[in-house]
Amino acid sequence: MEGHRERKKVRTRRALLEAAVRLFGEQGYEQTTIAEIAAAADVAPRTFFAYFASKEDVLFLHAEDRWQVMLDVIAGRKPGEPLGDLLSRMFEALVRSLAGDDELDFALSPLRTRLMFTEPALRARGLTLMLEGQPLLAEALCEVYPELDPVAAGAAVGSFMGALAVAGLVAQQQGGSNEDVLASGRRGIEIAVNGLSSLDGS
Amino acid sequence: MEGHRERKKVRTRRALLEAAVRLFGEQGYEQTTIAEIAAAADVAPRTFFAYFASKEDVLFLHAEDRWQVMLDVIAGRKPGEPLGDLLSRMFEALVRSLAGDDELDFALSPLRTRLMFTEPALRARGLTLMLEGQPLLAEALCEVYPELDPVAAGAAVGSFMGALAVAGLVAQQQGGSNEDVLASGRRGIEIAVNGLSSLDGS
DNA sequence: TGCGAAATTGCAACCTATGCATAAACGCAG
DNA sequence: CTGCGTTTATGCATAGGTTGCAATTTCGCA
Repeated sequence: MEGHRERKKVRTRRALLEAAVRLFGEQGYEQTTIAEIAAAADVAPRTFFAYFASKEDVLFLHAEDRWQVMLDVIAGRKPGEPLGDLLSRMFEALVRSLAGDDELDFALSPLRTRLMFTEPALRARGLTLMLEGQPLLAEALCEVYPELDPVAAGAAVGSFMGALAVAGLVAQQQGGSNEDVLASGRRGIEIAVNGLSSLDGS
Repeated sequence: MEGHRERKKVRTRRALLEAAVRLFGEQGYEQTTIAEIAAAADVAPRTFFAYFASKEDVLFLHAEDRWQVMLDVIAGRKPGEPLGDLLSRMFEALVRSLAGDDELDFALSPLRTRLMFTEPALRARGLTLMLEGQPLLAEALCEVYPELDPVAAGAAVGSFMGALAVAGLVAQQQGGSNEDVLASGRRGIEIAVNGLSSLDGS
């Protein structure tokens, strides 16, 4: 990791990232071209693709890390811990990990969230990442809950994430603050855990 | 709707659709270019965009119809019908509507499903449509279940759709047939309705 | 038959993305 | 400190999706 070479790579990556984040925030995602980002980072346009596979990738750098955080929580299931408790813990760990990033990542997160609500391309990408990670969580669940078959585990993960996402989405569409969205996500989780039938008599 | 002009438009649209479906099936989605589709339909490449906003759009023609089917079921809630029953009916109505299309649409549906599992661009588009429709369902649910607030309705819809989708996805990844995927989707629904906590003691 | 609207088309341009070859930068051994 | 091999950066060319604009054709209707 030391060596002039490695440090320069890190610096270039960061320069591209900072330039992209700044320009996306200033003038929007679609309006910002790869050429502009490269110019702002003082590299050739072609070089951008040596660091990021696509324009969208800039905003979804740490997706795998997020999944890893969740996988770790699942792997650390406490003996006899109910599924709902484990998944709630998983969500809280995810929120914590989002808040614990360094400054640049920290700036990235709200920007990404904001752009995902407005830029179709980014929403699509985010959804894809979200879907593709869920079978991994399901597999991990099967490991620690031997009584679960893969389909049931998938349903559990999907129900959990879906409730979380759409509850948050609705809250956001109603003009809620970030805290409102978060709180709504928690409510969604609760509903998924208790089951939709629990909504009937309330 | 009569008139030479209108009939020709319909015929051209259909020619483009048939050409696209055939070529997508024969040589894959990415490998098929707009130019090829237009050539097969005997129109200029530029004309393609007079009928479809994008290449992906060819495969997602009736998305709004599907949502309408589901909205209709929700609007027709039977007095006192539990939420879970209603949503299950909604799912079955959706499956029926997919099977009840004319031949071309009928050919479209399995192709779209297959391609959505292999072509990232199409998966992304399908997910976007799926997400965007869910607040509509949630809103409709609020109408017929006055005790539901918007966030709870969103959570219900998200939990339902998420469980359905991921259970089906897992089944598909395990090499299941279309019937297996469908059956797994139903199981996912059941799990969402009963709640994740119901999975603990089973 | 001829006018006006709508559809089709060709053309140019922009952007993302990729492959390939070359040049530059770098670390290391001699 | 100097040359060598490897990485890294870059330039060039190209493919393909998408849009805007203007010209042209087609069609309905008076």
